[in-house]
Amino acid sequence: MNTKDRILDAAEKLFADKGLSETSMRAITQAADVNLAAVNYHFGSKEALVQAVFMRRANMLNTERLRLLELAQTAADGAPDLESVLEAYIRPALDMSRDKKAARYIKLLGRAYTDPNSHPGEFLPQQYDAVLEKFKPEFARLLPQLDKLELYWRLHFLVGSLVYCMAGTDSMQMSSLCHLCDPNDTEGMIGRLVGFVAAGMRGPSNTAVALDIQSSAQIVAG
Amino acid sequence: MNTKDRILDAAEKLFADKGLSETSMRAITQAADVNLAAVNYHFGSKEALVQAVFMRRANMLNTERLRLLELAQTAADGAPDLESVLEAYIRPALDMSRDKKAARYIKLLGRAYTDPNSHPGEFLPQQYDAVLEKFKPEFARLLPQLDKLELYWRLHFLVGSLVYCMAGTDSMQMSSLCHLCDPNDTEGMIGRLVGFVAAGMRGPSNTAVALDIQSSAQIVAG
DNA sequence: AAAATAATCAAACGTTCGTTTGAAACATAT
DNA sequence: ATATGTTTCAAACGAACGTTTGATTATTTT
Repeated sequence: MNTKDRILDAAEKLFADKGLSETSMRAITQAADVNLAAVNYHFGSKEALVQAVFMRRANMLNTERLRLLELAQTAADGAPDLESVLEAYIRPALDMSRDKKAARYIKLLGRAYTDPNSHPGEFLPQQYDAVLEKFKPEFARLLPQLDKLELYWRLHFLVGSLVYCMAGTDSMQMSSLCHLCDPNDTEGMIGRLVGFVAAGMRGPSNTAVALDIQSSAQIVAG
Repeated sequence: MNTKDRILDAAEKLFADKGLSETSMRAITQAADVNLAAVNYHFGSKEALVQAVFMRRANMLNTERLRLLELAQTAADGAPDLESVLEAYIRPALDMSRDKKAARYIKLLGRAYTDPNSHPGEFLPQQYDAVLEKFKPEFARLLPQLDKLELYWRLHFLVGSLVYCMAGTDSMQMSSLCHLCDPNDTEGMIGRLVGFVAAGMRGPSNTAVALDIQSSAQIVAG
């Protein structure tokens, strides 16, 4: 295996496990069993290496999502049901967790959504938005009762729970909930997440908030 | 305002904006307008400061959650509906976003769920689990058709979408979805999230996955 | 007022960081 | 085989990091 790929693998693993800033060039090159200067020689800088780590697998996830979407569309004569569309979006991300190496990218990507330091340029968001754009028409067709605003909020919530699952074991094992839930049961996780989100998206629009309380903000701020 | 609080405020803001490792002692003390040595004098170390930042507001959020839960319980003669219980869990976190200073803690906490480096000891998880334990009986009562495993998975999904909203503006503005959604519309966000999650939790149990496809894992790994 | 405790300060400590250097080793092409 | 380009290597660079020091200034106690 060549130097470039060994560096990418080591960096991907360390970035996912420890974080970007917490991973030093020395740790990377030592794990990859290459010389310290190799990163700067092959990639230019640490920041460029971060980009390269993301770029390497960025296409995989999104092309697989689009493949599954098309597959669902043709299988249902252009009108797939909500569960199939959701699965096309969700499955590739969680399926990649099975492959040991790809799993690290998923973890890293899940983290990148909430970590402001993980954003490697502006290319990735554009790419992921482009995919979501292809899914929007299907959601609009399947959920005509939702106005755009309501739909977009629910897509945020979908992304939220998915990202949480992608970031994975760490965050979930932090909670006692995990004593029962097995984060390695990918198929179960996909099925349950698809079911949950499908029900959430089909739910009634704009339900009024029930609790009549003094604003928590003031209490909490005081 | 005394030195200790000025440091806590500055650290909280910088931690939330830039991250833990990316925030230096010099940046903190400069923002707080105190001497560099003040952090070590008052807190002992940077790590101890991180803990102090979390500890300062950890109680607020959870006591407010329990207050709203009890409020919902008494208002409904011990049998609040699902929306009220969910609101009791969700509202305090998002309400705190209104207070400028507390908002930074929420952002920080949202990040801590996915960032392995943000975990400040083992105290916080215990505390947050303790709160969730008080909510579990209500969920079990309101959703008797769900077995424990299914319920816990759905609680994970709830936490996922909530944490995503808490981590806030950064992650959501990364997406084009945000052109319509206003992350500052706290009340709208609470209402929509409660509605979404309520529908998701009430959904049918263990829906089978629909797409009959070749495993994405292999394709993606290849 | 004197003594004692607490807090602030400028300066420096030793480490680790990302990056650069120039020579050595390797590969390829003529 | 010689020349050319590519990759690896040990060593060092300056900068930034968290922390410590010891003197100086405030505050409290007696």
